[in-house]
Amino acid sequence: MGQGADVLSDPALREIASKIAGEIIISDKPGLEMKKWRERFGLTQVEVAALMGVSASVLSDYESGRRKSPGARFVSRFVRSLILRDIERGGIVLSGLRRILLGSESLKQAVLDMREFSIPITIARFCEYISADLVVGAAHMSTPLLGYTVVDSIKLVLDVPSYDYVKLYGATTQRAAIFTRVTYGRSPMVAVKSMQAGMGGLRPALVVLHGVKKVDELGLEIARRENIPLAVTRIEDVNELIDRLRSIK
Amino acid sequence: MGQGADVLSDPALREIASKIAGEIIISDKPGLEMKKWRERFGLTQVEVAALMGVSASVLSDYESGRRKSPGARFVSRFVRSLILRDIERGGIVLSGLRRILLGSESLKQAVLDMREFSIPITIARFCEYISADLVVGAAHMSTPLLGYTVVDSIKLVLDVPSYDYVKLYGATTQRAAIFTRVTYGRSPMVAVKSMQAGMGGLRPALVVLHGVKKVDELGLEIARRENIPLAVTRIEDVNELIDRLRSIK
DNA sequence: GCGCGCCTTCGACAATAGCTTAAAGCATTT
DNA sequence: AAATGCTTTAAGCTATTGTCGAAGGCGCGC
Repeated sequence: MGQGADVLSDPALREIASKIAGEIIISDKPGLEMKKWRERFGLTQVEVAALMGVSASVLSDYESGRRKSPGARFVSRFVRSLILRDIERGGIVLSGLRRILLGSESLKQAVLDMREFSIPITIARFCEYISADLVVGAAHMSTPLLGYTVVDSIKLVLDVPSYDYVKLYGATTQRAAIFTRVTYGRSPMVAVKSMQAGMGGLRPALVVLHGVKKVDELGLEIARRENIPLAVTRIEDVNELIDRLRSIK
Repeated sequence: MGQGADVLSDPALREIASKIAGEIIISDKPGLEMKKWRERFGLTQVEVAALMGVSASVLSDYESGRRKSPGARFVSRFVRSLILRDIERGGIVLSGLRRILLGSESLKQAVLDMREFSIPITIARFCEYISADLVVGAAHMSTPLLGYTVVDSIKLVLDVPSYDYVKLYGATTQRAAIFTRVTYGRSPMVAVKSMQAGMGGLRPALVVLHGVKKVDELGLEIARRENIPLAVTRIEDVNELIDRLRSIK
């Protein structure tokens, strides 16, 4: 049980564990479901049994249907052992289960820079660094930022598969999302809002537009209504923008 | 068990059931977790016990900790009874649990029409009905559509909260998403793609733009790369467009 | 104060899970 | 053919669940 508490302290892992356990429990044949998950993790009965501290025939009893209703304690130990073993082996299967955490090549191309700050910086200070004017959300000048992500907005909408979008937020959404090569400024706001749909309302603390002189009125209105601070940088060269960002300590 | 099969045949309910069951199983105190969920559904032990066909003291034994490791069969029955009872009472709690399925007022305003077809209709036929030209995805002319959703794109991006976006798909994504009052045609494509990020890649089978003469090139490119059929309707009046849609049998 | 409903406790028993070891089956490798 | 590894089957035993009904506690309304 001490083992279990350690493994499931990570919310993401706990979510996966809950999912697996739930599927096993509501299944008409819990044993078969256990087998499915065991095989999905690429583990043998012997291996899982060793991790659980029981003999392999225990698992066989369930998987073959001899035992029909595993108890909560057993299932919990079973799931934890799957997860623990996968973690020990590099977490390959778990990675697949939470595919959204893996970065595709196109994402790497679209993300020009990304960083977490060791010390939070206010939106006001951040905007100074990159010569940006806050056009929406003046009340947020003192909001702290914990990092930023610079994306090539054209590559983002054309090349990056949608399942990679969530990775733009890295370890925290308390960051600035900087869209470069923007034409009007509407699409970034639409994208940010639409991305919220399946992400529990997650969105960046600040959106910065680069390459646009006058923001499209609809884009502005979206920012106002969604209460998302929106800034426009006066820097024209993307590389200079990135240099400025990297100078932030 | 026959009862269980009926209740969980709905994928959405099954998802909720799995979630609840999983939480109970991986909890260090399954009985307390059961109590939490029972109370969350606003049910008494007596009521749940009656639904499960056992005496109330059985539930008390678990919730009080006298019994520590409920079996899969028991937990499954427990969860099903919660769901069944809530459904009988109008599904209020379940609705809260899957809030994304409830429509907010602004969504109602933004959705001009929405329907499922009793008989699938091909994209080609569908476009004929609404005088639409397929500009991307000619190979999809025979793809079947099971329904459509007509949205006011301006209201969608301005008024509708992002958590309501998923409801645009109703019972199936194998539908046409029709955006009215479109200016360039880029935002709808950006929105559709961005919405996929947290929704497991779900997207409509066809996107129809209304109100635009020439689709923005980036919008076209998104459609091509995402392999989303894109059509533009020649009808100018929104009401006529809706009348046409409603004439589809 | 009484009745009612919900919850808890308790004793008791049947059924089954949890678990072991040994043997057998099966596929693959040496 | 023998060895190896994984899986299944079987017998058997202990521990625990699943379940009951009776009794008691508590809060609320009449």
